[in-house]
Amino acid sequence: METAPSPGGALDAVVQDTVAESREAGRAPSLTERRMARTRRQLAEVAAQLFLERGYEAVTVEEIVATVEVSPRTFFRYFTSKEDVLDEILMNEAEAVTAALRERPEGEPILESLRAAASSWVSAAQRDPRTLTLFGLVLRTPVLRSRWIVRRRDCQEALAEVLIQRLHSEPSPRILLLAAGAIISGFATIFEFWVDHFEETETLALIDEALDALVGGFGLGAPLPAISQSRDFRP
Amino acid sequence: METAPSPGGALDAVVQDTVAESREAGRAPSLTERRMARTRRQLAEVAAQLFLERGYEAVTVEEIVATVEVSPRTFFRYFTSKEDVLDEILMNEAEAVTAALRERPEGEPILESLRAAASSWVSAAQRDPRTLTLFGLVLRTPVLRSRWIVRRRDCQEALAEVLIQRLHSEPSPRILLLAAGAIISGFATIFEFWVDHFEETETLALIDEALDALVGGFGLGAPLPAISQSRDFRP
DNA sequence: CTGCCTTATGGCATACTCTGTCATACTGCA
DNA sequence: TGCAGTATGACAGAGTATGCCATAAGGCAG
Repeated sequence: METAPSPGGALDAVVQDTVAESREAGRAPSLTERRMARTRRQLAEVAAQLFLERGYEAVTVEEIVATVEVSPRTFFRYFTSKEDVLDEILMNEAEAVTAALRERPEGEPILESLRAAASSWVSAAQRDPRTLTLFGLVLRTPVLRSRWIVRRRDCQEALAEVLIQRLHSEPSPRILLLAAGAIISGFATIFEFWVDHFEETETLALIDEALDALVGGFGLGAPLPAISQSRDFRP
Repeated sequence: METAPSPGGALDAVVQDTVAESREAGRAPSLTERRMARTRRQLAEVAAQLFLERGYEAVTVEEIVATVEVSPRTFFRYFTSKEDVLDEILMNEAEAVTAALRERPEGEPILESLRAAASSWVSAAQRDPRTLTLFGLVLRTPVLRSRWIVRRRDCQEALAEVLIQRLHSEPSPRILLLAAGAIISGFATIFEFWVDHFEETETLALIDEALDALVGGFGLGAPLPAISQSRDFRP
């Protein structure tokens, strides 16, 4: 086929599922498995390409499969829906921060880990403009945007897991789930800003600012009367 | 028709759009306008009822319109999509906190306003079990759930607006947007927990806990090295 | 190398959501 | 009462998604 040279970006990850099938079994991937992986990758690549060219809604599944020369029925065997064809890309990015976080040394202060993980991911993503462009499309397309936002929720739970493990539930798991939500929400808000404005230095500064606010509270005023004695906080 | 006696809950709000049409013009609602409002309300009610009975996916638009005795085409004139038929309910609940917040006195500390608004809304919702049941369905149905999560994002922006007005941008608007995200994320996380577990007192306690964490930071450890001098924070 | 068996694929039928278009019947208003 | 505006219905059609069966291709044992 060779419809488009593989840019080597986030799209490559779409082959993993199929290849993993035989990797788990300890065998080398067979011809069939490699063909399926190729088909899957081609579908995802062509879809992303066409979406970028003409917009998500304007591209039909039929057009995608015509380029790759498989039947529409096959498309829906690889992907549960049309939106799903971009899902792995979203998933990869959404989990990138969590993954980077897991790789930080165990003893490091958690906030330093967060900052490091976030900025390493920002730098990586900045070097892969295609993915950022794709995210711009995702954020502008209602159906895709809602999927992305849902991923945030998944990411919140994953991050909460990491926090619980790292902090040995010194703050309660419940609070850590809330904290994870706040962190993810912050990163996502910044990310959406970033996709539009595209400036690495400013993005990193925003992340620092967000983490700063997270530690010091958001400066929203005095603590609540009923609980004011539980924290020492000076204006 | 009289398919179901109106429970007087959140569903009543669905008539507002149509009635508002003539209310804006200063006239009493005409026969046509009232009929349209009735149809709209019936569609939303019947849809919610059927969804609760058999699940969202298992109910077709055709079944909904058959009960109300209108054509499928009419359904899509009132609602842009099948999901949309529940949207106003979601919207109402999502905006309830923001609305309650706006009604708090101007001078009150913002966190006290937040707490009061949240708990008044919790009490109100607790007295309307039908809406809570419906939300249970929404959270269990992927398509609806993603819509609900997207509403959260809208709510974040609305809340940020309120915060900016109330605090006269003493923390920067950017930080307030992040803060709003953290608050909404926290409320939403608690809300999802609440829909499953259904206990008013515990929910209120969680809200206090969340707001407490928001003020005092999440206790995640020491501030970041680079920015530690910007806040006075004692462990 | 051959033949069986598993399985990926294609093609067909079908359900369902959603949209455009036009004719019609009804309401609102003069 | 009659005209105009419009809400509705009926129809056609596109697009997404799924079930089913036949087929062809690859994998594997002999």
